[in-house]
Amino acid sequence: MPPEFEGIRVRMAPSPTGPLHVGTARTSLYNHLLARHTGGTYVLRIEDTDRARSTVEHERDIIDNLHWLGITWDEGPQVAGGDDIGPFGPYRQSQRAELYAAEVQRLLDAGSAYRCYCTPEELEAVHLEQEHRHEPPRYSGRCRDLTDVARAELEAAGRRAAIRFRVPAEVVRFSDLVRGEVEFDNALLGDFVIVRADGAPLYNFVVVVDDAAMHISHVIRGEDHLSNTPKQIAVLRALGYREPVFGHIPLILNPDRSKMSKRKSQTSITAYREQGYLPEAMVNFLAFLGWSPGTEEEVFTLPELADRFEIEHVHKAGAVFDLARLDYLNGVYIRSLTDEQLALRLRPFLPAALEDRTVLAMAPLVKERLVRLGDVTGLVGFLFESDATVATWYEAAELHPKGRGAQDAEQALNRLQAAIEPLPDADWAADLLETRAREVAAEMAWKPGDLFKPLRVAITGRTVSPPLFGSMELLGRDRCMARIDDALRKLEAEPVSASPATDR
RNA sequence: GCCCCCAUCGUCUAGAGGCCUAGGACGCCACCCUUUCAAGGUGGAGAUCACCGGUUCGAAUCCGGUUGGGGGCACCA
Repeated sequence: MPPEFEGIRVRMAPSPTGPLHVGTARTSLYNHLLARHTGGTYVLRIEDTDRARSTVEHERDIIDNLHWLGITWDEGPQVAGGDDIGPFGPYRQSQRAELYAAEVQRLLDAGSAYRCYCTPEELEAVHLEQEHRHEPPRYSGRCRDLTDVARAELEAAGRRAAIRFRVPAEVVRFSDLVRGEVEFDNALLGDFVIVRADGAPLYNFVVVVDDAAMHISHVIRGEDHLSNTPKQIAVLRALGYREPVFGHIPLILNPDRSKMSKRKSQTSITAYREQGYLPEAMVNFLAFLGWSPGTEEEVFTLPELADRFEIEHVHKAGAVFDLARLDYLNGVYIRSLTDEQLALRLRPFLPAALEDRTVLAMAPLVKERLVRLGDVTGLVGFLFESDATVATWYEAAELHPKGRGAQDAEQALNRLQAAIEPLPDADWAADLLETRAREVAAEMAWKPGDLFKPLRVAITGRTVSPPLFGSMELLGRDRCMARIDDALRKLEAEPVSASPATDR
């Protein structure tokens, strides 16, 4: 089947040596967008050749989070343990050993690869020497042209061989989708190892074999792979494969403009997910790290992105991961949710004991105040914490109305209490409560805000809260009255010396 | 050290030779709205387009160099 009849085939090749990384997610997203935009095929391949560092937990995390982001693929490993999906499986490198062995043999037979008996210690010594002489660190070529006799001796001595690729000394040029014409002089490269002495095939070899076997037409990956490309082109030529189109997208950066790392930034998608970032916001944000539609629009759903995405419009320079901007976008997406949708998304962040109807009722109160879903507990903690706990959240002085003292606070609470206490449960609603409270304010000739403050602190335990009367409606009559009593008691216990000016 | 890549407000970016006295967004500041906080509205500060030299009637846009930054140089991926 000639590749030209298959359309664009792209792949994502995560390595399960850690949880899904922000950079991997973005690369994955760009590949997905390219496939969807062009009606091509998207392949997921798990690069688990590093058996020491790969774990099933990480693979699980990667796949779960890709799903969470809404990134779908057409071919890939079967997650639930059944068969792989697609005609070019298996899609885990750990299951493709046979192919690798066959291709290594072809390279060996053609003289494009050879056995190397140098030990890691010997190699290390050479590198040190090269460093001293300010020479580029590369393989010396000691085993490059071993005679059969020499080889036999080394093997008799019990030496295990790694297999090195014989790099042709030539200039390699390719046209990069985002960077244009790029050229490297492979004469500067040393012969690199493609199969370790323990028999494990290595990255720069297996990617090439798999990309060819899976008919990958476009290799879109991070810029950190740019310098691997000439090596891979050399291997692919030796194997007689068709050359894919390469595209190296810019890196995502730490605030100091170095490559985004765990050390300096939050890099795992799971961590953002757990804080309550929406996948829609994350996808939108990630897409704009290195790309823009060329217009001033900036809020896009995944299908809209796929519709607009052009790989040619991807930037060359790296982009700093700006958390403030992610926060903003997350707020935009949260506000665009209906109350029902928001309640559903909030559910996992709230105590199970909280009733669904309460969660739904609180949605409009918190919607425009949430940056992350996880912030909800800080906003409505007063609803599910006990009256006693809430009372510990504030000092008596915080009950004082602006510019006033304890006596005023007490008076305010007493009058408010008298005004709302007679309300039956059936009338315990935000609008009525507000009407009563405003009447009290008018009677006392206070600004409403000054009067509401002690009440807010008494009810929610904080000086900053969701809308007061809606909060009271949610809390219910009995608990509100109890909390006003608690506040009054706190005022009584307060040392008289407390100054009215301390409440700012 | 060697190789490669990159360079527009603090950040993400628009910009494909004249539409640019460089536009938008985030962030920041002020004001308005307002029961707090948000959200929203209005306005503002913020970039001699890294620098130097070409090409051109004309350059943020093209070319060269410099500087700065980044990435890569494994029996990791």
